Amino acid sequence: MSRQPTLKQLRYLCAVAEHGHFGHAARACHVSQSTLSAGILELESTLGTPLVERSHRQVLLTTLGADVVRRGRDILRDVEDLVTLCDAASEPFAGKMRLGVIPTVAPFILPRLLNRLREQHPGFQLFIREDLSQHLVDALHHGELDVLLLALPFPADSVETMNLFSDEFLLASPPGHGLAGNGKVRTEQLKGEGLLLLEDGHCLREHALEACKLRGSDVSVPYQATSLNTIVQMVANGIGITLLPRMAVDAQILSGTNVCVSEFTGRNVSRTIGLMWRRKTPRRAELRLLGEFVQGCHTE
Amino acid sequence: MSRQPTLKQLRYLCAVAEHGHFGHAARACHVSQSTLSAGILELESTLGTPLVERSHRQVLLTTLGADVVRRGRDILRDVEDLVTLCDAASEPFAGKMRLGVIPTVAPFILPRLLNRLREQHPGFQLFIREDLSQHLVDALHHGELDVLLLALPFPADSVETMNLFSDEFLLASPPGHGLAGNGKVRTEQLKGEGLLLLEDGHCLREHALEACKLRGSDVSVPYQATSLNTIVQMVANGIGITLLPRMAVDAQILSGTNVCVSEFTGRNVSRTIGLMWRRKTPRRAELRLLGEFVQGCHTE
DNA sequence: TCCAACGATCGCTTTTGTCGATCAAACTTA
DNA sequence: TAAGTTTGATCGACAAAAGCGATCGTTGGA
Repeated sequence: MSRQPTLKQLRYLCAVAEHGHFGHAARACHVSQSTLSAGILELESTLGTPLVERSHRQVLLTTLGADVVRRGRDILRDVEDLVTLCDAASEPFAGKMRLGVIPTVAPFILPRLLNRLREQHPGFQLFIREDLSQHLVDALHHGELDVLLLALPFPADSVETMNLFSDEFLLASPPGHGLAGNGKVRTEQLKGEGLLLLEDGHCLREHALEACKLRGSDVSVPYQATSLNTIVQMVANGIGITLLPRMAVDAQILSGTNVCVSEFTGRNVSRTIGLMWRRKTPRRAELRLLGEFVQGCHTE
Repeated sequence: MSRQPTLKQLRYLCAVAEHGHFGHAARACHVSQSTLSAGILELESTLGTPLVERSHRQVLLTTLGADVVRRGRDILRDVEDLVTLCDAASEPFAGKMRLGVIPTVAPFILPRLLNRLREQHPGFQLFIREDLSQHLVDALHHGELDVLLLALPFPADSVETMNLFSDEFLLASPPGHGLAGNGKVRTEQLKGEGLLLLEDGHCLREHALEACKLRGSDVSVPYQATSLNTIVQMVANGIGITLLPRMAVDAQILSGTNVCVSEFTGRNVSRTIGLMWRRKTPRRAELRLLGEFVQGCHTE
């Protein structure tokens, strides 16, 4: 296999095309005339064809040379673009980022988050994937995602996490229910009450159980409940009670229903929302900034 | 100004992206692992941003790194294309060529020439410009054209010419004219006959006069005759007589008219058709082949 | 006929590229 | 827990190249 032309040689050739004069082209490239001359010669040797027609009054391009210059200019511009891209991307919130979010968080924080990002960092492109925690962690490890927004803790190797805020669990019950509307509730009262939770795989299920010191046998799993909205509809229809994260209630998940909510008393009954990224990511600084940004979206 | 990335570095990066492993990528690039590693490192330094996330089980690309790979692949492909272009163009009749032709030759030889070229050298792109000899010579010197097909001799510096064939002048006269239809004619008989020729600037005018040993004062210049077809119409209408190159007559320029043609006797009354190119053109061999090709078109 | 302009070439120095060997970190295995 | 593997980074030495100033050869012009 023969040698490939180099970008430097293409730059030399384009300079010659522009100036029509080896000496001037050399000055424009900040090299000596001999260097540029040798570069052009080597390029011609590499391509196996003359590109420049040397005469003493003027330097003309071969037909083919003109074609090479045309393509060469495009190539050099593409390389410039590539450098520019990297320059722009090296500052935070300026490039692309792929974020994975769990379904029990996404609908309640993404609208505000994306709006604010668009306002404050217009150059930032955030791609979203919504999936179960385990799928997100797998994707993170495969390099398909850069960062996850999920409920912690969640077991994963070779990652770092950043706790953002605590998200309290509230009890949601139909109006006539014994636990409804009586001020604060203790978690012990939930036993035997037919608690409705999301199907297996949703971390909210495990986190809610753990926060309330319950076991799976205390829960009646509803048929194919894949979203909190479905569960709310079931509660509104008197099928049972459930635990809702405060961010869902704050995001008006109960609007249009008559479902009652009660806070828990005593212990801290909540899950923790945080970010997770690969331990070796080169964007840790930027990711921490993103974490602070999400915090700002939640508290304000 | 900072350093620019090199094609080699982009190749290394793309190989790493493909293999997900420095060692395998190095083998694919036929370099040692240390060389490839250093290349990637330098590219990252040049671009001022990490592109590859190194862990011991797998090598992942940064989001930005994936973008760079995507653009890098395009750039490398463009360079490959450029090389391919030159490879294809280095063999004769395979690239582009710009040919200038004078108006008194173009209509009579180009149809056949272009047809045969298209048949026998499908990859050959011949661009045509039709203009007066002097304009063509200027364009040749400016590098706008690669070769001219014209009547020789024509004064020009720093050029080489190649005679292709001789093109006889024939006398064209209206049916009732005294010189018409009487076999061969002598050039001396033309004096005072009101010879119609193209306007000034057409070399056919000078060549015809010279071939017949006439002077400009022997000719009545018709009003705005810019093509031989116009002249033929004037002859057909009895306005005068003219000299036509045989190639025009052979190309049926007289079809549909009642104009008579006579050959000249005695001396050689003709012009010479040939090619002209810049003395320093790098395509001389190909141009000579083109000349032979044109000869073939004319004689067969 | 000499001169000026221009690109090619030469000899030399500096820089860069490359390699093998080795290091350091992180998993794996015993 | 400790040795062993794997992997990318680093080091030292050498070779290749890139680059420069000086000079040459050619070509037009004065």
